[in-house]
Amino acid sequence: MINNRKATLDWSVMSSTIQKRAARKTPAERAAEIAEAAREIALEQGLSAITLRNVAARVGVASGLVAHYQPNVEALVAGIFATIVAAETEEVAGLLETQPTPLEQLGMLLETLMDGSRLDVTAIWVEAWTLGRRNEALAACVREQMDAWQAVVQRVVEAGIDAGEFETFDAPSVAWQILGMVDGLNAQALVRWDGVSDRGTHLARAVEGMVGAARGSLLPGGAPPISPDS
Amino acid sequence: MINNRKATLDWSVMSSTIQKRAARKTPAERAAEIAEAAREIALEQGLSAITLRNVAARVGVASGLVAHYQPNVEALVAGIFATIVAAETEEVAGLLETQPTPLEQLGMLLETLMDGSRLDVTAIWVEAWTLGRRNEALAACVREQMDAWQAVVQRVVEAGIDAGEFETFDAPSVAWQILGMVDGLNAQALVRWDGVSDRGTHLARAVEGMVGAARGSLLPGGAPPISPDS
DNA sequence: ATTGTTATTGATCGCATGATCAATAACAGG
DNA sequence: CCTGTTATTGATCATGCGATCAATAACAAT
Repeated sequence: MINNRKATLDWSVMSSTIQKRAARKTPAERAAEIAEAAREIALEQGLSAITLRNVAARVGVASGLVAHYQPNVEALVAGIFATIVAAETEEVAGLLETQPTPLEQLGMLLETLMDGSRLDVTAIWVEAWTLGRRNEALAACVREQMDAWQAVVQRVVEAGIDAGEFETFDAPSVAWQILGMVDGLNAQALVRWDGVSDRGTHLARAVEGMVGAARGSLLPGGAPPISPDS
Repeated sequence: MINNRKATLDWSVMSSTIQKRAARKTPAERAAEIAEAAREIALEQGLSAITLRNVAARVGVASGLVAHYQPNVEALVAGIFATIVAAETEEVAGLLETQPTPLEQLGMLLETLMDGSRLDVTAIWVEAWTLGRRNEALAACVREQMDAWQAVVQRVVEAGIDAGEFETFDAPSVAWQILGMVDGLNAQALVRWDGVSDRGTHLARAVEGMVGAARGSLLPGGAPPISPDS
């Protein structure tokens, strides 16, 4: 317990790559840095890798500082989840506006969500479903973001009904159903992306059946699933 | 470091509800006890609640003993996952043999899987998908059990094709697809079980579209989704 | 130059985890 | 009644976590 003084280093001689102390920044700036670091960690290693020490290390800062900018880690995790997922929702919703008809919008929705380019976000969703059991703030964010997604899909379905392209009542339920299917298939792809050919095509057939659209009207590029002419 | 002898209690006087030492048992017996305790913990609190001390406490045993019966905790978790999920697969597969035709088998499959009575197992699945990222043994079990499930579904689909009830090629992909849809919808119900009415019915319509069965041929009890005569 | 504010540090606490292992005691076979 | 086997204990180690807070130092205002 005696003589635990630290060895003193002459920092003025050290190379410029090592900083003794992080530069002092605006709270807004620092908060943004921390959020960005946490976002990257979540996408690369999962939400549970968001740790005071982990985030601090990536920012290049003491762990206490990260804690200083958040009430607690649970809130940080919940916030980062919302950031990541909301960005995806808005991005895809924007993409849909590109398409003229609801039919083509729904087709693009399925195509975009199933192209495998967003598996990192899928992993976040799956982890959030589990973590939400013990992180109430996160659970609330999950429900909120699910609702946002459902609203986007429901809008497309309703537009299709109005346009006479779809034949179904209960657009809300159909929207939930489509989302659930997409999530499940993507979660599956997380573990096992082989074994299923034409993921998008099969899903399109399923959605057509549910939505009351004609066979092959979604994803016209895909081959009809009946004849074995692969 | 001196005089750390424990206070000695006269256990012969203590009430019978407190045992000084767990009864000595056969390795097979003890291993079974440990497995059962771990299974219960997993179903009640999740796979990540499977802990040396947690399991030991439930069995009424020292934590070291649990460790003694397993190479490491990762293996225990993987094994318990396989136990739980395999039991469900076999149970449902047995149920299907009750039904005479593939159409009715598929209907019962959807009905059984979507009745909400297996949400605890669904939670295990979802957690395993995430935990598999850092537990290679668990990841292997997950893939194995997914294959087992897919084989069950594929068998039904192929039987339906042979019987002329279904019109689709590529039974393996369709089986994967059905599984993914069911998993996704159940995972959704884990967080949010409201908002969707007729989960089973909508799913049935979707599967009909994918499998090429006539509208309403699956789940004949359900109302057709077109006319708003709810 | 002096002062006040506050961003930042780094050490520390309490807790939980998996793993390890010498010591103990229950039981079986002689 | 002994003796060897081994199921079982309980303490210990190293690690990582969130949280807390006095001390420090950088900056702005005076």
